[in-house]
Amino acid sequence: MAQPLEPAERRPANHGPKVAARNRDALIVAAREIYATHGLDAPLSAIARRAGVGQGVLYRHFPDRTAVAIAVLEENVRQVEQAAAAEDAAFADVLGVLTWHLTESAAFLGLLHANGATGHTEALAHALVLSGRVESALRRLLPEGHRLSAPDGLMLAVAMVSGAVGGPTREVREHRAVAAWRLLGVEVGPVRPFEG
Amino acid sequence: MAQPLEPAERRPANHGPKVAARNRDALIVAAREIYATHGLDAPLSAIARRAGVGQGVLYRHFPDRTAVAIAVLEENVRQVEQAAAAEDAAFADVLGVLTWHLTESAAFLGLLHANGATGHTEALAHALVLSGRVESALRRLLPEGHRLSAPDGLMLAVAMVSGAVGGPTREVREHRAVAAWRLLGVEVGPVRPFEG
Amino acid sequence: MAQPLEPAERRPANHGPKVAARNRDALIVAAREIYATHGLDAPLSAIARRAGVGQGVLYRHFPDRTAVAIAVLEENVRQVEQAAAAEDAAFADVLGVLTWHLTESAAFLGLLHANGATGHTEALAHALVLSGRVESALRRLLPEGHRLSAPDGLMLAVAMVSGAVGGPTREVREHRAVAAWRLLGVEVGPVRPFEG
Amino acid sequence: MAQPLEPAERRPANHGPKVAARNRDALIVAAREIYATHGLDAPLSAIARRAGVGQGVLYRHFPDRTAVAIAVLEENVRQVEQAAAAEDAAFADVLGVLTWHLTESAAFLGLLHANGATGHTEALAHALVLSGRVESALRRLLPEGHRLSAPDGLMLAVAMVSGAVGGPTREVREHRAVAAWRLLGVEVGPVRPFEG
DNA sequence: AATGAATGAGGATTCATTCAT
DNA sequence: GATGAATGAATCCTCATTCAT
Repeated sequence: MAQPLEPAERRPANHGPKVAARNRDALIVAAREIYATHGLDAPLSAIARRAGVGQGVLYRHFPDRTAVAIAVLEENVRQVEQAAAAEDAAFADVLGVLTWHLTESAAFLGLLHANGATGHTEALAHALVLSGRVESALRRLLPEGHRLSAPDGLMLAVAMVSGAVGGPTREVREHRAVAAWRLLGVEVGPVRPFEG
Repeated sequence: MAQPLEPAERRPANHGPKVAARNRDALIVAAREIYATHGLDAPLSAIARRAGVGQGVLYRHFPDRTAVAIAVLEENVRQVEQAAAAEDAAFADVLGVLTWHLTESAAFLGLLHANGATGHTEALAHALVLSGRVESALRRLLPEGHRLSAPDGLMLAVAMVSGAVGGPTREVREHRAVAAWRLLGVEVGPVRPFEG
Repeated sequence: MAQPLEPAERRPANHGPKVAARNRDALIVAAREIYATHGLDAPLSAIARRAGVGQGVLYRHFPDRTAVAIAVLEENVRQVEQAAAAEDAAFADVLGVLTWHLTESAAFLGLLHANGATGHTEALAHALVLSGRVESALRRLLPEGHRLSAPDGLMLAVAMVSGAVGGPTREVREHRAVAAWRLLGVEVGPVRPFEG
Repeated sequence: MAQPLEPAERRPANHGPKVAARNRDALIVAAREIYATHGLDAPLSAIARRAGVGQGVLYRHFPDRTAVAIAVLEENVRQVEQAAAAEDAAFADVLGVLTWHLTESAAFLGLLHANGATGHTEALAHALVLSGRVESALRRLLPEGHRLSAPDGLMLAVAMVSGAVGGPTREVREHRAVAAWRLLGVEVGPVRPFEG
């Protein structure tokens, strides 16, 4: 029963449904940026604002805040998968792409070892799926007898590197990530986004 | 306007400075428990409540929420230092104590590689000091030519293990922590708190 | 900026005015159901969704949320009128039909004694008209010297019964309605919808 | 982690805990007034504003919106009980007091025959208790062989009268209420608040 | 004529922080 | 020194309503 008292004098353009997909993408991009600067707990309104859309749009596309984070993650994971699917993909190179995402969006995989305590089973399940997809992508390329061949070895190492990643600038974070891989005795290709 | 209806209801006794210290400790204990169950973003009121004191007391002892977290950390660090100061302290054993804290309070070191971005320089500086204290304590015991001898190697490894730690129960977290150390080729003593 | 990526996706057919009327009916039916399950404050979007139409259609047919409610009421009133217009209509039977509507859509007449205070004069006027139509329909059949013959007696009684109607299931509500009429010393026919 | 960016320049007086009870009362009074003018769905912020307190205070005293409504009801019920407990209380007089509350706060007993559908078991249970208290208070005074002696007769009648009560001014509502009781063949004493 | 995305105001709710007592 | 109520800004979230297509 809560009607706006005044009929909303001038209303910014409604560009119609065609932009829906574009908006969704804009939201994901905005979310990634906001997460980078303000962390995963950043207000959703900030994300909407940066994406240049109303808050309602955010809620239309993502039911809750974890859905946003998952969508960002999904993007990252997809890139890793694409890198792994490339013709001449080598393990070290895909690891480089993965590492790039670790450094670029500190949020990445932040969910993958979710606090555990708090529940949110739905989101957790989703995160597990994403984690599994990363693992599959990597494992296919894992050389015979590699240090990380042990079951769980792969994702444990990824979690460890993600723990090592931290710092004010991407450069610092990259440096630490590479040092971490070296400490694990694992060779990494160039740290960069896929494509290329 | 405010006539005191009842002549001095009953006012919690003021037990003087003796209790002040006790309160501070109770707050830190409470904070650790709350952090464990609800994460670092738990409301301060919950901490005060669990400590059995008013919120004002919390603010008397800690200027803001990071101060509380730092105080908890401080405790953890102190225990590591004590373990390292023990007569017959061995590197692996101290690592075990450190690891116990990593698994017990997931918050531990959560600050140490704080997002960096957002500022809070004061807290950051404090965290750096704590990090340095852990490093000194460990490095003194580091055997000649150990894998982690390289400058930064030590704390990088700790960060990595802290990244690996995650899971619903402490047992799971311990298991993962140990696996992480193994992956680093580092031997760890029993994972347990320090007992004088 | 907005290049149409796909050359005319597929656009819901425009079935012309024939469907418009069907849509209106569907909306009223949907509204009745939604009101029954979620109350008069249910979101309009829910009504449109259940009717299987876009929200725009709802607004094409009804200027605002009260218009929807009024339309539903209108339906109810029409049925009572039809019952009263039947060849062999008896007062008690029409009362039965009216009672059925009271129990079936608790919303019914919810508007008729609207809070009054808040204005919405337009809707109020409409409700008064509907109330008047019910009254006329009933009064024509009112036996000479009936308990409710007094001016206002009729609609007052209806309001009273509607106040008594409440409960989790239609059966409970019917039971209470019948009890209420009995308490008023008024005989009611079978409680059921009108069937031409 | 959401600190106010600016430390709240000037802060209205905090009059200390002593006013807590006064605030609670003010909230109930405010709620009654707001309910009267805007209905039970009025924004809680309006109630807080009218009570002259911050919204937080409202939430401190009442966990949710039904708690507020219940508190208002509780007050009404208490008055009826007091009227019934008076030395020379007569059934008709207590009915008058009850009726006064029905006309004064249209919300009264609005909850007592709650929509049923929506659940809210807690609130419903509370409402049932209140309803029971009203019934007991009245039944004790019910003359032998009264029209409303039948089990349920009493509260059914109350519900009916409450259904009849509606209108722009209290006078109108009182008039209708009295007419409703007359239609039920029940004598009512003067319609007024208790005490007197 | 229909669709359904977008807008954005409004209301709910939570908490960090202050402060009278 | 302690208490815990009050404040109110910030955030979350929902929906009525508009409008490009």
